[in-house]
Amino acid sequence: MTTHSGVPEVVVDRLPQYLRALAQLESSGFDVISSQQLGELLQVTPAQIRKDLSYFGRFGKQGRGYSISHLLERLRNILGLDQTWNVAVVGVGRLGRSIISYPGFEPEGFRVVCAFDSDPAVVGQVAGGLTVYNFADYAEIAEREHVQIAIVAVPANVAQAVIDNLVAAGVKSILNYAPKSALTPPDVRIRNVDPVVSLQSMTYYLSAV
Amino acid sequence: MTTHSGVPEVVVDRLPQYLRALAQLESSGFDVISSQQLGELLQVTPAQIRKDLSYFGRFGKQGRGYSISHLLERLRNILGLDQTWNVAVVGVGRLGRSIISYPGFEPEGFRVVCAFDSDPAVVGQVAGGLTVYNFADYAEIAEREHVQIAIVAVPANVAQAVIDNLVAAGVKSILNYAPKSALTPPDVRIRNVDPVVSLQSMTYYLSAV
DNA sequence: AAACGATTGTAAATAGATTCACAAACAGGG
DNA sequence: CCCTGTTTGTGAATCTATTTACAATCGTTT
Ligand SMILES: NC(=O)c1ccc[n+]([C@@H]2O[C@H](COP(=O)([O-])OP(=O)(O)OC[C@H]3O[C@@H](n4cnc5c(N)ncnc54)[C@H](O)[C@@H]3O)[C@@H](O)[C@H]2O)c1
Ligand SMILES: NC(=O)c1ccc[n+]([C@@H]2O[C@H](COP(=O)([O-])OP(=O)(O)OC[C@H]3O[C@@H](n4cnc5c(N)ncnc54)[C@H](O)[C@@H]3O)[C@@H](O)[C@H]2O)c1
Repeated sequence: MTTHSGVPEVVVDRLPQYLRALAQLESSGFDVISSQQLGELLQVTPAQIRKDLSYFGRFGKQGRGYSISHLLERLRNILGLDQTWNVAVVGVGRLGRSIISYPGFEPEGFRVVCAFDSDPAVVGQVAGGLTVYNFADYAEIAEREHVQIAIVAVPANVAQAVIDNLVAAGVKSILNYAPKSALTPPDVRIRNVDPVVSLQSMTYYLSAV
Repeated sequence: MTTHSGVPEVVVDRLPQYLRALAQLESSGFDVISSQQLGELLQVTPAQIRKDLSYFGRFGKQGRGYSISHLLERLRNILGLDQTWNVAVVGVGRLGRSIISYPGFEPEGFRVVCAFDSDPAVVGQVAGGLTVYNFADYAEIAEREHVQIAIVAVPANVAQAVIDNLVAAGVKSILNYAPKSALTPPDVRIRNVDPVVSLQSMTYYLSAV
């Protein structure tokens, strides 16, 4: 699928991998890397790395490789990571709370700015420094807080309804933790985080030996 | 990639999606479904569903569709989900604890049977009903407990070392939560659960409008 | 018992992704 | 300043996945 501007989606999905490996290399003191070396590190062919990058420009130097800091800068720019993204968490149960206090988002430019629940016993509580709002007020508050991304952590049986509300309120990117593959319009991008699904495809290879 | 027996990996990765949708349909009281209807539900073409299933056999009836309960049974069998899998959790910090007490694994046949850490302050503690063992004793205890799958929830900087140890101890399937793409031999399957990577590819589409 | 509408399973065609392979470009050394 | 050893960027070739298209089959209706 080439959902946008001619760059295949598989390519975009690999860029964060490159980014992470390069950031690691930079903090280990390396300056330059070849597609060959990066490929070994990530178990990807060098040609694939070069072709992926070629969709966006010419970032390397023949005979040398890529300047790590320069490539990092360009990848961050391409992925839109040279800005901070405001995130709303919907569903402040056990998982929602741990997402709100997960320290891995902020350093990557994702800031959880507000949290929502529908349970009157939870609304008004403070979780991880955030006051929990009523999900009924989502549209208004999300606009005020400039929310661009929603993380869904509600029970599976209400996930579709919650996502429908998010879509109606104009959200274009959703990270869904509920074990439910939800329907969204084509202009809304949804990613599922689901450890059970990952396990279920690995068991195929474990059992079919 | 057709890593095993001629069935493409993309196909195997879609089966758990089918499984989940069918289980949902069954519990809603449906008996039969056509590839057309299932495709609408999952946003997949009917032909893809039929072709995917055809790698494993002929499960449908012309003119009718698929018996949901029969197809569920076959999919569970194909994926190796008609047995219980024993899982070890490595790294009993905040995330490790929440994995141990996550109620979503058991009903799907994944049983967390033991937990490991390297911190002497954590080893010996009880978490979610499990005594935390020293990771140094992994090989011995994992064999005794018949562990088949390991879940890694340690800091990124030790993830590769931990995974090397797991591989040395004979694990063939790893679910990795550490934000690090780790290297494993070709016979060891690893899946990463990484919300940041998911977010980072969605921002491409948000910013590049 | 024949005719009908629905739906599968799959071979062939199309579309898409990856890899190959090499000319062009660069750094370093003689 | 030219030669050597690298490594990029990319068209063309290959490989893989998806979609098309339809004969075969099934239950139902007439
Ligand atoms: N993917 C993962 O890694 C993972 C891990 C754990 C849990 N989960 C899933 O995440 C979801 C939440 O799990 P949990 O353990 O936090 O459950 P939980 O019951 O502790 O929390 C769910 C929260 O959602 C709220 N909620 C319910 N309906 C709502 C609505 N319509 N609008 C807003 N909020 C609503 C509830 O009030 C509750 O606070 C479940 O679907 C669970 O299966 C996924
Ligand atoms: N993918 C996700 O959704 C997600 C969410 C949260 C955290 N994480 C990641 O999961 C990991 C753990 O996060 P956390 O918040 O639980 O951290 P934590 O520090 O609370 O826990 C890490 C645990 O690992 C243990 N450990 C360290 N070295 C070890 C070793 N060599 N062998 C065995 N155990 C060892 C530590 O003693 C500690 O108990 C981190 O890498 C974090 O980035 C991922």
